[in-house]
Amino acid sequence: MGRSPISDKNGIKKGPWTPEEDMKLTQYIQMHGPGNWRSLPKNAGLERCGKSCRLRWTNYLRPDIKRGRFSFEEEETIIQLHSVLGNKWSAIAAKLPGRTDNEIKNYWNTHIRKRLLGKGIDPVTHAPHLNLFDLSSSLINLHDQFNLSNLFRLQTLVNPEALRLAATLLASNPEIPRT
DNA sequence: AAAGGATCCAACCGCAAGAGT
DNA sequence: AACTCTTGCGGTTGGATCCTT
Repeated sequence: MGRSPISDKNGIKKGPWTPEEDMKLTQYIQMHGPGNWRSLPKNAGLERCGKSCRLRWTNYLRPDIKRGRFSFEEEETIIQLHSVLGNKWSAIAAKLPGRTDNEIKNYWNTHIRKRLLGKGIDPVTHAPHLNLFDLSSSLINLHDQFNLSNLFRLQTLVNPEALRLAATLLASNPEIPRT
């Protein structure tokens, strides 16, 4: 999985880490601590950039990392925190011991996001996602006097965000003239 | 069994913020 | 104040694996 090994013109290796590289990095950090990432690869005998070493350590090699599937509780925590913090993955990761921001971000994009969409919840705003039918029902309920010709005119708007905005405006401003 | 589309996730990239000079 | 260097973050990519037809 991942990318095929590449070396750039400076001899810096890219792509998947080998077990030997993992071992070198782990042993070096165990002896000296993470310290200066820029000088670490050279000192540890790795042909990697410091950025790559830091990423590998923080997302994969750190001993406190909890691997494996997310529990239901963790998933609920992520959803709750995301509703407050948005895409602040590092802040969310800080509340989930043993989980990395990258892991949470991946899990969000591949599992949770789809689950929320399936439930009709907007994964960005965490608000129920209204479709055209829901919108028409809502508008009719909110405004008894709203007539069908106006409703059909609104439905020609394709952008669901625009439709939701319209519904919000109508709900909060009963004085808006409806011709 | 084979093809190809979908899914998953490790790793990369670009940018911004903070530290040091 | 201005510049450079380093680190950290969020978004995106690439390719292995899984799934469906």
